[in-house]
Amino acid sequence: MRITSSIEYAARLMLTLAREHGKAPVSAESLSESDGIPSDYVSQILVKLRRAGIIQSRRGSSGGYSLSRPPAQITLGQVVRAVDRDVFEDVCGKYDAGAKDCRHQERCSLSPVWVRLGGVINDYLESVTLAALLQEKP
Amino acid sequence: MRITSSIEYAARLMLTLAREHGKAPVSAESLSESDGIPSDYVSQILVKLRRAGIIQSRRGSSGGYSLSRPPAQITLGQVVRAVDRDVFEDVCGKYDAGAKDCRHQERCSLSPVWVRLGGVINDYLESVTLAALLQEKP
DNA sequence: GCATTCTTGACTAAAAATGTCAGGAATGTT
DNA sequence: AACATTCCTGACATTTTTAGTCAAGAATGC
Repeated sequence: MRITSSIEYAARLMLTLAREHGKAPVSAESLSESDGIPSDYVSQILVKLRRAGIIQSRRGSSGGYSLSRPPAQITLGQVVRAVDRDVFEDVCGKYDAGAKDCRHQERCSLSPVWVRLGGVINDYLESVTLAALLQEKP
Repeated sequence: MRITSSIEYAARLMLTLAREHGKAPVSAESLSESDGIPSDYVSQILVKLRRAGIIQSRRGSSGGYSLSRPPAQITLGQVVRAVDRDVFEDVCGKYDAGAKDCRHQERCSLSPVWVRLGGVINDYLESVTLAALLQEKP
């Protein structure tokens, strides 16, 4: 249970884009430099963020990436989920004890606890918006 | 960010031992069968739980493992920490931005958020005791 | 037409999780 | 004392995940 590089990177990228919200799109290359992320890796993360619908892209010269909503309407939860699997998607898949790919058959006796933990984590992540983070770190 | 097998296994083991609290020690072999954990793997997890001080072991015939405290005095947090690294021990090590092994130098701008998330997770895990779990799943 | 920039998917490398194994040390029983 | 039982330790192998790289292609603006 830890914060992976992808999560950290995604959060940094979103924060940078939040600062540029309303201005011109930012290129992947520029984001790579300003946020200290390998340039070939940054694209992959940006793709996930775009597919999650929280950023937009524009190709061609003077193209780049920008938020698709105001910073106040994007939560950390949305960012984390864009690049990471669900928190409560655990050893038993999605705790669907009946699922045929469940590695532990009927032994998932603890599911309710993990689901509740996932809820707690999610509630916190949803309570933090990019706008709030910006206020903290302008 | 997910619940690993070790965590799930550790929780199952502790719950089983909680049920046997006050009775004779339970052997690793027996635990392996009752909790559906590979027998060579179960020992490794038990070692970690013992080193964390939440279970005791006794060697020799009729030896085995038992809780070192009543179920009401053992929390899920103690169990999870015994087998897993700290939740807030993330990409930046322990978010000690000055540390020389920090992979991201001064860019750990988000640390406060992750630390707070770690706090939220920890608070929940500390609020759940083995006794409470037993009541839920006797 | 051309440089710029994103898009996609395949690929490699490193790290972590998961599981296996073997030899040794303590304990209780006979 | 001999023996079976059980834990202890550390090394090893396998699989999965994460992290990062690469290359060919497609859209865009000038």
